[in-house]
Amino acid sequence: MKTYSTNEIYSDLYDQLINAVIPAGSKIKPVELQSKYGCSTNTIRDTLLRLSKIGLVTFQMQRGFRARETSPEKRADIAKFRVLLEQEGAALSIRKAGLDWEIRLNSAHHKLSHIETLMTKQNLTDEHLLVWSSAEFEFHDALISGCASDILIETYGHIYAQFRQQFVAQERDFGANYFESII
Amino acid sequence: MKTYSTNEIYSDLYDQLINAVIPAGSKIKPVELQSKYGCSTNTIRDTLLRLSKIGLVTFQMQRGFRARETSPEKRADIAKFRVLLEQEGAALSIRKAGLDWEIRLNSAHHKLSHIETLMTKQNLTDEHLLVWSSAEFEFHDALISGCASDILIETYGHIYAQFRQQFVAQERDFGANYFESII
DNA sequence: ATACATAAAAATGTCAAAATTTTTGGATTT
DNA sequence: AAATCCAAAAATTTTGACATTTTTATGTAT
Repeated sequence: MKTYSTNEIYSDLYDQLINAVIPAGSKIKPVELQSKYGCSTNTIRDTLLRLSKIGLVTFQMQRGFRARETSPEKRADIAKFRVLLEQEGAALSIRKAGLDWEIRLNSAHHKLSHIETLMTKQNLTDEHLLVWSSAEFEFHDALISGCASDILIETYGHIYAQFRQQFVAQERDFGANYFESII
Repeated sequence: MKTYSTNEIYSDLYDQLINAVIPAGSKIKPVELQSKYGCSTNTIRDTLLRLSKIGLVTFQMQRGFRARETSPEKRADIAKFRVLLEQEGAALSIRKAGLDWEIRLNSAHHKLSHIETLMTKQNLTDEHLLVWSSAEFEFHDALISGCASDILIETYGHIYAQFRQQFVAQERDFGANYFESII
C-alpha cells in the first residue's frame, strides 16, 4: 500500500478538489481520509487548513471543512473576478515587461484563440475541454507573468484554482454558457 | 493570569500583526507564544495557519511562520492592488446597489474627504492617522458593500488587512508619501 | 582568516489519546 | 404533525509526548 508524504497528501487533495473528485460543497472529514493516507487526523486537518488558504476548502470553527460551494451565481462571480485580475495583470505587463513577455504571450494567445474558435463552431466534447483548459492556463499564466505584482500573481493563483474547481464541477453547463456569461 | 480561548488567541494575534506589535517580516515561534496564551504549541500552529489564509502570516513547510514581509515595493504593490479592488467594487455597487447604499457611501465619503483635506493642510499627528484610518475603513467598507460579489469582498478583506499591516509598519513614511504613491 | 564538516540545540511536524462540541435520532409534549 | 428535549454517537479540537528537520555553535582543515 502506497504511503504518502505530507506534501503528497496536499497535492492529492488539491487535485481531487480541482477535478471535483471531492465535489464542491461536500463535507470533508479528516477521519475518513486518515486511513487512505495513513496518517493522523491532525495531519489531515493541518493540510486542509493550508488548502483553505487558496480557497478550495472552507473552514468554520467547530464545524470542520467543506469543499467550497458552487452555484450559478458563484461561478459567474468568480469568472468575472478572474477576468478583472487578468485585465490588470495584462495592463501592467504591457507597461512593465519586455519583448520576451510579448513573444511568449503572442504564441500562447494564438494557440488559445484557435481552440476557442473551434469550440464556438462545433459541439463540445471532453477532448475539447481538456485541450482548451490547458491552453487557457498557459495563456493566462503568460499574460500576467510580466506584471511585476506579487500580490496580484498570488491572488490570481488562488482565484484560478477556485475557478477550475467550480468550472469542472459544472463542466457541461460551463461549456455551453461560458462565453456569454462572462461578458 | 488571563486565560485565552482559541478565538481570543486568533484576535489577539490578528491585532498584533495589524498594529505591527509583531513586526512585519519577523519570525513567529509557537514555543514563545505558548506560555503567554497558556495552550499547546499545536493550538498556536493551528491559529497561525488560519492567519496565513488572510496573508498576515506566511508559512513554509519545515520553516515555520513569519509576519508577512514589507518593503517599499511591496507597500506600493499592495496599495495599488487594493485600489484596483475598490474601483471594481465601486463600479459594481453603482450598477447593482440601491439608494441605501448611495446614502451610506455619501456620508462615509464626506467624512473621509473632510479628514483628508485637513491632513494635506496640516502636519500629520498620530491622532490624525487614527481618525483617518477608522474613517477610511468605514468609507471603503461602504464603497464595496453593494457590489454583490462575495469573492471580491472576501479578497478585499484579506488585502485590507495586509495593507494595514504594511502601512502601520511604516507609518511615518506612509503618512508622508501615501497620496502621491498610489496615483 | 575562510570554508567545510560535525555535533549540539532549537524549532518544527506528527501522532494517538483525551476533552470538548456538534450532530443525530428517538421519545415526549404541545 | 410540529416542536422540544434528551441521550448517544460522531466529529472536532486540544494536548503532551515523540520524531524529524533545520539552525546554531564548535572544531578542523585548507
